Amino acid sequence: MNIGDVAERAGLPPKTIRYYEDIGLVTPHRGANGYRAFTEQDVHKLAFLARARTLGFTIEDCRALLALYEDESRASSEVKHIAEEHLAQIDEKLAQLQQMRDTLAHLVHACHGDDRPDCPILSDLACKAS
Amino acid sequence: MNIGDVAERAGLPPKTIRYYEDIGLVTPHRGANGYRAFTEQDVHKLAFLARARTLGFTIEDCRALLALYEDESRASSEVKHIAEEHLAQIDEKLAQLQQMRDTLAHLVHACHGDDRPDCPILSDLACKAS
DNA sequence: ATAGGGGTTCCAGTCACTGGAAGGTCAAGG
DNA sequence: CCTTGACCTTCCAGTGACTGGAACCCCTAT
Repeated sequence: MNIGDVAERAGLPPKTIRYYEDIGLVTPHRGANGYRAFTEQDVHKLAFLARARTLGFTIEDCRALLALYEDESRASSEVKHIAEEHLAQIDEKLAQLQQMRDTLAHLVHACHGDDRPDCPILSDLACKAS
Repeated sequence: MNIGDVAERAGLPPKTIRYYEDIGLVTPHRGANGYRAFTEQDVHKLAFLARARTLGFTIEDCRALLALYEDESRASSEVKHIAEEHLAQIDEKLAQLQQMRDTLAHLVHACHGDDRPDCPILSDLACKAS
């Protein structure tokens, strides 16, 4: 299968698939014309990657998960460990983002947003800054 | 004032301050020895930037906010507009992250995480992928 | 023969820094 | 006066995960 069809089926742009080959996540064979020739297994792997990426795993996480996926004798605890670490990072990021959101929402709410120059948002940025 | 002291007072690493000069956010004068010589105003601007960045504004947002901050005849609506757009982006990101978190938490919960190889996390990655 | 829609490589850019090397400057201590 | 160490300078390269574009090749249909 050519890269375009694979891209459609795996839900990844061709550029990204080439990039994944560059960094060794997939290793499709080549046809006589130099085109990449993907197997069903390759497509499956790429779709696996696409799914893992939408869940926010880093490329290196993906590499590890893929290795575990292909290791029939893996321990599920290894997978769980990676996922838990990732979950903890997401939670941390969520908390930070929520904090930012609250502060910003408060400021936006306080700003009347008209033609006059006085603005609580700028005041906050300047005052908290000093 | 030298860059080290400014860094401390503004809460930004020296490297970052040099970078901000590179991209034209601040333009400190230079002493006879070639060192950057920061004024109180520079420090204030840098602290303003630091605060805006912790609120997640992009550098380009910061540039615009700084320009508005220095424009005595600005309309607060302009500031509010930038902040509202940013808030909307944060909300979108929060929703995505929350969605990711829920899915991942569910999977982590479902995985027994022992020595056996069967793992709902990998199953999900593979199945949703097919 | 040609036109189009694939495919290929390689280089550069994104964002906001950050690390490191190589070298100049300054203040304090011996 | 010399040295030491902390500070400053510039410049180059790397981060993560792609993405855009140029220049070129290949395949199919008309």
